[in-house]
Amino acid sequence: MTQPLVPTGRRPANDGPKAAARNREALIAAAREIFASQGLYAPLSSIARRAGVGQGVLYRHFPDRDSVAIAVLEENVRQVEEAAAAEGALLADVLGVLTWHLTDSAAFLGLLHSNGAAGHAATLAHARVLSARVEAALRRTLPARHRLGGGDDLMIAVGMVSGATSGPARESRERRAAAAWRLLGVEVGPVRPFGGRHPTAERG
Amino acid sequence: MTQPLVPTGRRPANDGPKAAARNREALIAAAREIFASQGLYAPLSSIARRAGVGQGVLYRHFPDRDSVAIAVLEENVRQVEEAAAAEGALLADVLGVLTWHLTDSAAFLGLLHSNGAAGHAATLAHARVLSARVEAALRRTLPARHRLGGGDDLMIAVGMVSGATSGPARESRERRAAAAWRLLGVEVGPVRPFGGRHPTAERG
Amino acid sequence: MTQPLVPTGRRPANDGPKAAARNREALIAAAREIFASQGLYAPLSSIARRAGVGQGVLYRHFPDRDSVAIAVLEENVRQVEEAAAAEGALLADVLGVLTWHLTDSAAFLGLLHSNGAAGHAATLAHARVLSARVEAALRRTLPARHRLGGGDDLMIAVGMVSGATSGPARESRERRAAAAWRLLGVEVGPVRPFGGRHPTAERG
Amino acid sequence: MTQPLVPTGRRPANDGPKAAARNREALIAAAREIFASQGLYAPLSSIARRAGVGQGVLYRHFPDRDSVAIAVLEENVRQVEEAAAAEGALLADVLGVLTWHLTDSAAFLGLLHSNGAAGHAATLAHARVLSARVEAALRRTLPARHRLGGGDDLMIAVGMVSGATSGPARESRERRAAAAWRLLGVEVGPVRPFGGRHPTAERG
DNA sequence: AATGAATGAGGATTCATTCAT
DNA sequence: GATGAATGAATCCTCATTCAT
Repeated sequence: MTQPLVPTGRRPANDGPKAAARNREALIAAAREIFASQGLYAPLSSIARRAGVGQGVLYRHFPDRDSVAIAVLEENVRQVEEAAAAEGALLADVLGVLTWHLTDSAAFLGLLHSNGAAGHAATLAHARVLSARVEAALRRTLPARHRLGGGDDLMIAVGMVSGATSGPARESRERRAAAAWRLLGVEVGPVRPFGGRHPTAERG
Repeated sequence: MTQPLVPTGRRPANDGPKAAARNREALIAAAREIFASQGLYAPLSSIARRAGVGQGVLYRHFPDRDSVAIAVLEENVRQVEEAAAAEGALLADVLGVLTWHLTDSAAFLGLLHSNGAAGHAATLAHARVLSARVEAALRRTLPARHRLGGGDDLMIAVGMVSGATSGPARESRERRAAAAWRLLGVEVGPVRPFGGRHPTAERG
Repeated sequence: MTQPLVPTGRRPANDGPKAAARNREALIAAAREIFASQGLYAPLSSIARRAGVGQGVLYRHFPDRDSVAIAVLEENVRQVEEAAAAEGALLADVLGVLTWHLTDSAAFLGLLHSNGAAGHAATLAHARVLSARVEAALRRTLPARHRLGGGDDLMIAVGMVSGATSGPARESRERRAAAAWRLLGVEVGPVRPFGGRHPTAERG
Repeated sequence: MTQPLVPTGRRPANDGPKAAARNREALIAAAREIFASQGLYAPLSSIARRAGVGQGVLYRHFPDRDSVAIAVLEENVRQVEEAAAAEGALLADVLGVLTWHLTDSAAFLGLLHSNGAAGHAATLAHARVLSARVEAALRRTLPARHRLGGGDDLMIAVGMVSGATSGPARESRERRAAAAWRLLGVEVGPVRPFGGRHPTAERG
């Protein structure tokens, strides 16, 4: 009933439906940056603002905060899968890509559901799926009888490296990740996103 | 805690200064439980409510959210120090106590300042001090030429175990912590709080 | 409802001007159902969705919420008029048709402008016209010296029956309407929409 | 409208807990006026503003919109009960008080749950209780073999009078209510709130 | 010293309305 | 003519913080 009292007349450009895909990408990119710099609980409005879209667009694409976070993770997971699917991929290479994202989004794999209660069941389920996809991707290139091959060791190790990159410390995240894999006795290739972009490419 | 919104005329007894220390303890205990069950960003009012005190009391003892979190951690660190100071303490014993707290408060060492911007400088500094105290305690019992003895390896390992206990997973936190130490090739004693209380004592 | 947010390239067929009339009908029918089930303040978008048309179409046909509501009422009133114009129509028959709509849209005659301020003047005027048309239709068949014949009694009685069908109660709307007319000492014919459709025909 | 007489420093005066009861009354009074003038869906913020309190106070006293509406009705019902409990009360007197409130809050008894779906179950239940209380109060003074004594006739009649007072019409609400009772063949005493205040006393 | 009500800024969320395609 | 994405003001609601009692 109560609509804009002032039909201002001037509206920003409406690029039409074509903008949908572009906006979605922009929102995910903005979310990645905002989450990295301000944490997972930054105002959603700041994400919309950074993406250059209205509040409503964010809600149209992502019904809640979890959806946004999941969308960011989804992209990371996709890159890991692509790395694993690449011709002649070795475990070390895939771990390099994974590690890149862990240092970028360490906040996530662990934080997303750091508590039991708060997480929606649906989000938790989605997170498990993503986790399983990462595990499947890694196992594609995991040599037989690898020391992380048994039980949950593989994903526990991933969690460990993630943990090593969090929190306040003297060393950089990258160094700590490297040290962590070394302590686990696992060799890691170059730490970078998949696609050959320069390692510092998408840092906020 | 449904008090009458409309005053009834009675007031709770004022137990005098004695109550202050008791309230502080109650607040920390409440905070530990609330943080564990609802996450670090639970309403401060819920902590006061769980502690059975008014809002004002919380502010009297702790000026902000970080102070509350630090106070909880402080207790954990103290127990680790006590374990390390005990007659004939072995690294494994101290790690057991530390691990107990990691599984209880995994949310902390990592989460507290998972992001750079949000953390007050003072809190960050305080966290570093706590971290250094843990490191010092561990080194007291660290055998010469231990594989974690060099550089930052010791605290990176602690972060790794912390990371292993976070997030959604099939295994229990305790099992994951055990697996993590095993992957690091480090022996750990019984996982329990210092003081001999039963391991399941203070679980919420 | 789950259309692709990201355009697929296909567009629904444009059925040409023929579609306009069909869409209008669909919108009114959808509005009737939505208003009945969700109340008069349901999101307009839900009406468009239920009608299976885009948001824009709704605005093409109805500039605002009131227009939609008026259009629904308009149909009801038309049926009452038709009933009154029918060969050999008796008051009881016309009241039956009217009552049918009151039980279906009790929300309306009363609610539409239950408050003074909110209603646009134009809507209020339109409502008065509709009300007058109902009164005129009823008077066509009103016997001389009928007990409701004087002053505003006739329309007050209509309002009363409408009121009897609103709100939470043990009895069904139909029964309450019947009881209301009985208390008013007025005989009512079969309660059904005009046109001989079965009384339960268009219930949602 | 307690204005901050002393804008000392940064915040408006905090009158302390003593204000609780006063605020609750002010909120109910404000809600009565706002609901009457703007309808049941007026912004809750406008109620808080009119009551001269912050947003939070409204939410402290009433968790949602329904609670506010119920609180207003509650007061009306209480007056009807008091009227019925008065020494030597006659049905006509009680109906007079009831009718006063119907003309004031016609929006309610009917509107509150004009739709099925939207209403919370709890609100619906509460409304039924209020309705039952009104019925019980009326029956206290209902003469044996009164024409409204059977079945649901009594409350249906109340609903009818409520309906007569709603909507756009030439006559005033009071006149319409009087006409409605007359059509029902029921005698009504002076239409006024209970307590002997002048009939125009609390009109907004 | 404690209580818990009040404040009110901020952030979440909805939805009427516009408009490129 | 139709579609449905985008806009953004308005409203809802929470909760950190203050302060009279």
